[in-house]
Amino acid sequence: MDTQLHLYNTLSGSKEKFEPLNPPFVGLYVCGPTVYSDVHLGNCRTFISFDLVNRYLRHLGYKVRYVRNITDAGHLENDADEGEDKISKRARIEQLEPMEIVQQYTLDFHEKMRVFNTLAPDIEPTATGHIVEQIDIIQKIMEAGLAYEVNGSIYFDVLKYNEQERYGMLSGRKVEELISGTRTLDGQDEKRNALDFALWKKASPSHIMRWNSPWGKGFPGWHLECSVMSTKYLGETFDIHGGGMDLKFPHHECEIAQNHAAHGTHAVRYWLHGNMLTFEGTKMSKSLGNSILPDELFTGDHKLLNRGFHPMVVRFFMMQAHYRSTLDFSNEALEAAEKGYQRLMASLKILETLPETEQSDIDAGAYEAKFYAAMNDDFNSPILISHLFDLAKTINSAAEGRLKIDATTKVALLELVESFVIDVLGLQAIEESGDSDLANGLMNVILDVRARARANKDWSTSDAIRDQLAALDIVVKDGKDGATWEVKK
RNA sequence: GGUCUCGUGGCCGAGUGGCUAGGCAGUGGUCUGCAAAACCAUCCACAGCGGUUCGAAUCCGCUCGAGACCUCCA
Repeated sequence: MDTQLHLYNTLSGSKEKFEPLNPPFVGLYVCGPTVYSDVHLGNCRTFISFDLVNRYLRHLGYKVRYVRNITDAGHLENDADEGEDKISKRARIEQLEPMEIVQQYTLDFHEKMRVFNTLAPDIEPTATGHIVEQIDIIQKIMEAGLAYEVNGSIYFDVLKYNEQERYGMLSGRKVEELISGTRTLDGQDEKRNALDFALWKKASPSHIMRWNSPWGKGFPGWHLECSVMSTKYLGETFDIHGGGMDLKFPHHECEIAQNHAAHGTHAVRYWLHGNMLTFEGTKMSKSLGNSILPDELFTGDHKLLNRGFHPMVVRFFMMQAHYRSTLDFSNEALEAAEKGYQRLMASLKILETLPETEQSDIDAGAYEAKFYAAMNDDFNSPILISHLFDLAKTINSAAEGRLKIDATTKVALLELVESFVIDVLGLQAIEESGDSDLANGLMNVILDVRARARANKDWSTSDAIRDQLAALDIVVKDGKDGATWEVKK
């Protein structure tokens, strides 16, 4: 069996065989959220994508150390000196301590990640918890002669760095082209070059998030924390760094430059980038005003939504697209995903109850090979899911007696489903909502009365029961073994 | 303007030189007192125009269209 994972490395622009630095250990770093407001669905997609990566690496037996940061130090709103820290701006608006904002949205972020059934990172470091380390790396970069101080702020010298190492190696940019494309902004005169980026910014009197440093009171630059925290916990060279496509430039490019300037090495061996969630073809983002919050999606309380969708349906919807492709969001697409998901999960559940026979028409090993082939090809979850639908069809055929399955095959398939659906894709059966013991008991009584009426061919009574329940949004489903019910959404 | 990516059937979305992607919808059927549900089967495609090739949706060129990054962004 081929259990050799290949993944697409942005650095090389091609699929590469994955070989960890120190097997069986794997270091995985993912850029986390800035906790100054609610995470929207687009943000969630990236974390769900890398949850798949994390889960599959673990499934393959790797000992993963998954680090995902919380950006709580705030970023500048723009590149000008007058720029304002997002978190402190929000804090002023809401009349709260900055760390209150951070706490509130961090807790909310954790809750959303839990609802989407993502595994928690092994380490979740915060930028504010690593100010000392950030000051430390700035000093290293200055010692290397690749940063300079102006008025209590420190800037990275991109042109000088570019003489030793190519700045733009990840995103395919050329410094000359970047210079020609740079707009001149007011208040940038501190920098020697427009491409230079801040490692440390002097705090203006009104700036409320501030720390002491050798250069006075200030706060760390936007790209520094990831360089610091990834290498602190995973080593100066580590395996995988992930993040959204929109972080490729300049954020990840700057990370590379900072690490190389400080340590003389390229820290990351495999760069992985997840693609954007779009709405009507356009990137979902807060600034464009087309973002949807997870809660809005669950409840359907949003002008773009016809109704709500369960978090597991949303996760399944995302898993049906490859992580490197954009995924277009729409009511129709979600409804399609919901139906498919319910059908798939229902079939997989039937597997447990299939009667066993002496021989088997089903080859569990063939499914296993296909499942691994799909996931080993750069985490191709859509292909995996298509194979799962094939399996579902096979299970249904067996349930109707058209195919035979023996005990060994059944156990093997149950294990496969457990591994790939539950562990790797992270999908769970949707718990029936609102079906308390009382409701179940009442419905059993009602359906029993209806069954008697039907047995007596008393169609007017049975149909009246059905219609009246329908008026209460309860759908009765007649099956071979009696009727079941569910609450219509 | 620069750099890059992409254009697949009604919708979402894989694939990538010759072999069915898959899901949803549609259509036909099984089941059912009827309906729904469920299950089975099945139609519909590779933006356009050239080129390479025995053969291209897949490679190359051009045209048109869309998007991302270049400013905080997952």
